[in-house]
Amino acid sequence: MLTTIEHDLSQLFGQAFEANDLSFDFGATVRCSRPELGDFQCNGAMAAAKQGAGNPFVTAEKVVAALPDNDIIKNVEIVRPGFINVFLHSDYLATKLKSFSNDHTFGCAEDLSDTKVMIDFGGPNVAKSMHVGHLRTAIIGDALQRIFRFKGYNVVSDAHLGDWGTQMGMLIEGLKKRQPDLPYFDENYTGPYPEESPVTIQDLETIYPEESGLCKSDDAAAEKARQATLELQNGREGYRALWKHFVEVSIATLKRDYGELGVTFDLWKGESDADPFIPKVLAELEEKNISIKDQGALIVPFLDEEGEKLMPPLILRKSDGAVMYGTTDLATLYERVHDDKANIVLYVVDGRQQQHFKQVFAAADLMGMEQSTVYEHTYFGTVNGKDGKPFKTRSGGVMKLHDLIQMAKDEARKKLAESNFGVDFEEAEKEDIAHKVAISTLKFADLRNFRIKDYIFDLEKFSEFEGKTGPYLLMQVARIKSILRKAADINAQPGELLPTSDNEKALTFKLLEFNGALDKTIEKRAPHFLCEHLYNLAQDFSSFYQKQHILKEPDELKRASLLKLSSICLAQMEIGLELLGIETLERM
RNA sequence: GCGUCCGUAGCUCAGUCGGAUAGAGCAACGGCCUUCUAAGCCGUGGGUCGCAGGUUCGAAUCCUGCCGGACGCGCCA
Repeated sequence: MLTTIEHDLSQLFGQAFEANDLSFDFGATVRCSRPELGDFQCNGAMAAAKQGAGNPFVTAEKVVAALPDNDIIKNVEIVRPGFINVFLHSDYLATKLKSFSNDHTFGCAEDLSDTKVMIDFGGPNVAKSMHVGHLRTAIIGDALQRIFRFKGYNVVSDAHLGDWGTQMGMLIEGLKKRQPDLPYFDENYTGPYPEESPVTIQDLETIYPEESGLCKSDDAAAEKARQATLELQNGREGYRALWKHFVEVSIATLKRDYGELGVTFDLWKGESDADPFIPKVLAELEEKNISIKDQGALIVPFLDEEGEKLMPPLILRKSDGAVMYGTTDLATLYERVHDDKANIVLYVVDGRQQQHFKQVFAAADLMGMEQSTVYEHTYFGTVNGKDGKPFKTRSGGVMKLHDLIQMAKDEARKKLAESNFGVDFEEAEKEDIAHKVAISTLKFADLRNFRIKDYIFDLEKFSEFEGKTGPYLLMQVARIKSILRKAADINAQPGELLPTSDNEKALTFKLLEFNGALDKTIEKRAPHFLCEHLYNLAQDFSSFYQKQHILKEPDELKRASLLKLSSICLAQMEIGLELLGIETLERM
């Protein structure tokens, strides 16, 4: 991994602090909050004063005097009460940028293959096609898996389907009512069962909401669904065979929906895959006196030293004997820790389930499961409509993901038609553009907000295509590509970077901040830091090329340098967008 | 009642392991296309950082209390 300017400067200042018998850590140096005052700033003298080092201005003078010889710093200024402002050599900047741009990961990648990161995308449910509620987990989870992988981690993503809960019993009972003669329901039938699924995804999508609604109002129906769920979990053959069809039919549809979004998984496991681990986990919990029987259910209580309840218990087995999603989650975690040997497990799941994960993790801690594994709930907020309530269709129903993408595409087509640039494009290219623009609209609008906060989904606004949007970023990429194509037409190639001029300074600094933005994104598991960086980068490129006409630059060496800077910017934009799961375009 | 999260410009949001004059986008206003894609760039106006205390040379950021909002709270997921 290449070192950043911040790192290099922090080292120099750290040594200077140490030479004054102060902590190396005071050397931390960052970009100047006010660029007119300097390129970088070190505030360590003031931090040291806080800890009794005396007058910060005096400390700053001593530190500056103790700076090791180097070819990075041109000069420094000390400002009261103790800011140290640093100015850099312009050829150092160019050299630094050159070394980063020569690396295909922009100097970000490290060998972290020993660290296994499992990312759980908070399971789409069997029998339900994807709707807007699945948008965030897919978009954020996918961005995180791309980013962690790029950094060098050993990443395994899992769809973790919701395929083992009460909704399965509802589907079984629902189908039994409609087609009671199917062999799956005959307890005397010995098989084999038909290979062809008795239901389509449309059937499941009809049955599920009807049964779910029924179970809310009809206790007898709910009881039957619970019973069917228990029998399924206990291994009743006909139900298992039928369940397999439900899952296969659903996965086929989910793969289509995720494919449209450009989201992939390494594993298509589900809650049911935790089933073999449940007996072992339950036995261990019992052995260690962690679980108890309470009101007919098997639970894990959470109490403090005084015996006060810290939070509601985790229910392992309902009084009817069936397991719940807390049980499968705990068993899945057990598998990930013991069998998969994961070092980090991230659950990219809605923030409304914070308590649930606290319970599961607390139970795991009581078991002593964690060992060296870090597990955390990487939660996110709700997608709301303009009214501030969870996003719905105009008629108040659930917005399907497929329909949402179509709507975004319609907006993209409209905009494309309005611009007079793409009039002569082939129909197929127009469609490709519409699709990629639509996906960039949806993904960037989601990712640009800090994940833990709710955000207001306003497709009309996102589709304005002005300002901080995905399409704007695609546009900048297309522009740079266009310039490079035109340069090639007149036989002008990118060449050596010359020392950074004033007009290139902001762009160069921004390009060198990529690593920091990526690391921050990983540290906080929050892609909006990368979004922010890419947007600022695009803006800085716009400013740069507005002020300086690249192709008309008469000095060939200078022009080659400008083209080089442009191509580096392009490369970083494309890498960054790919990490967000956004595909770029040649022209638009 | 208990718990978690949030409150920053008219609107949508960044910034929160304390740092200099709190930033973007949209909306408003004013410039810039015979010139590399104007889905753009440059500029102007707009803020008691929910409120009140406290810690500090320095607080949107840390601590306490309050107000307002969202969400969750044993047999759904």
